Amino acid sequence: MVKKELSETEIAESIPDLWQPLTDAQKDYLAQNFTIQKYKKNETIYCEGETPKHLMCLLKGKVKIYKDGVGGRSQIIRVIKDKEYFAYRAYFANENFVTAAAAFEPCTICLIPMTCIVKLLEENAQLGLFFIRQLSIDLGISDERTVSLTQKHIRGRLAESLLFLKDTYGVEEDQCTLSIYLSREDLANLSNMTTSNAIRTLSNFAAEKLIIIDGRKIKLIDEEKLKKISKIG
Amino acid sequence: MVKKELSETEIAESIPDLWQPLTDAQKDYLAQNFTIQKYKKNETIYCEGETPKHLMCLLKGKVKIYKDGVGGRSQIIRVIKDKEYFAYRAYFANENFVTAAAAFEPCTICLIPMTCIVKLLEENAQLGLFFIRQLSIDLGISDERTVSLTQKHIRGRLAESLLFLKDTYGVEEDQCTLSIYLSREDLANLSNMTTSNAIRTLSNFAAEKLIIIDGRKIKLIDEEKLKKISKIG
DNA sequence: TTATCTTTGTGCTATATAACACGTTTTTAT
DNA sequence: ATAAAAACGTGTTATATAGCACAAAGATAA
Repeated sequence: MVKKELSETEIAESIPDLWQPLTDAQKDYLAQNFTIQKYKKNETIYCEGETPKHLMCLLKGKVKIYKDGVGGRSQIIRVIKDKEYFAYRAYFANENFVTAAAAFEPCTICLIPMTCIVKLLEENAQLGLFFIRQLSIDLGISDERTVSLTQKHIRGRLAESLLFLKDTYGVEEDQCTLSIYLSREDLANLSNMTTSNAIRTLSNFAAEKLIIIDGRKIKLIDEEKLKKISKIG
Repeated sequence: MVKKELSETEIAESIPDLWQPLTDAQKDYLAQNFTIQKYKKNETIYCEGETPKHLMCLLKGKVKIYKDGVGGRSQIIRVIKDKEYFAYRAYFANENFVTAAAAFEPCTICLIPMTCIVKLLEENAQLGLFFIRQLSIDLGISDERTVSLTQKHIRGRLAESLLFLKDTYGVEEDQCTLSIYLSREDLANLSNMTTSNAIRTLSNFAAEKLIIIDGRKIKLIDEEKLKKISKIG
């Protein structure tokens, strides 16, 4: 565990959503319980079944939250981008983790003990509203996702994933190359399909000039068409 | 809109989770904003796309939350039993409803304006923790469900639904007849399959003596076996 | 009661997608 | 630099499940 001393200003900039509603005393308290940890590419951050202990905020990097299902098939449930909070749901629900988390790329994460968060929550209603909002948004996404993954066809699911990756992690300077370079397997696990089918469907999209593939680099060329494919099924 | 005057004691018994953390002044305030509404069997409670205005608490009856997907296929996202709260997520997320709700059977529902709930939340941190807990539990369920519905096979999904219905709505005096009588179509929509396949698989379960079917009445005979089927896939 | 509509049940066919096998390319490690 | 291991790509086959058609039973309405 790498522990790094940050000034309060640096902390404030790292976790504005959490910081902003706090009183000065609460800020001090939080600063004292704030630690930083780094993870290597592909490193596991937490596993299914573990007991949650910390709220995490991704300061830098990209993280996947996933679940290993029947027959070794893994399903990516959601992805985290920088400045996003995660790992707190299970603690609030008084459960062990039902998902696992791993780093897509090298990550810097800040950890705050959940006991500390709960203490702050008990005395700061605005902070509570932040978590309520966040959980509500995530629950809506999860519900939508359930229907997408079960009802859309392969092409629709993959198109949706590509658009989702653009929305989440953005694009490079050319405005169309996805900023995240995923393996075909991860792309498949995100879209609920086998790796072969992810590869095949990706090739089809390329043949149809909807995207350009260069290894793991994916350029979205015809976003309108992709949206249509995602929507129809 | 049927409005019914209830004493504070009656209200307190109807919505204990919400009531209990409040101060006396807050209780008064809530009581003044508390209305009751009845819905007939199969009546729609809210539709996808509508703007959420009220927190709802199901006092009596059974409710389904569902989503109409591609090609008229409906997916039941979750079900509500009495004393459960619903319809608040979208408001907190500042969205319109992404799901719809309808009554499985005649329902009595209490409505509280969300503006009123937010006001209480701003001054009562304990109430915030209640919603955080509830949303956290629901998000975990939704994530689990995504994987079940996408990865399990038909038999596994149906077995899971039957066990889930027992858990949620319970059984009659004989300890094995499900207390909820669903149409084959609703059962299919809950389990992500076509109506024909729900009928067929249900018949198979009956032939294997795992359940006994008598119209819409379903008796769970071999729960252990059903659990195994649900787990394996 | 009769007629109409909905739900249930069953068989057959079509098809989307998984599963497998195998070769090639790229990455990682020694 | 070389070997070993992942990741990628493609063709073929197998199969779970959807889709459809139609009959029977039950519910609802006139």
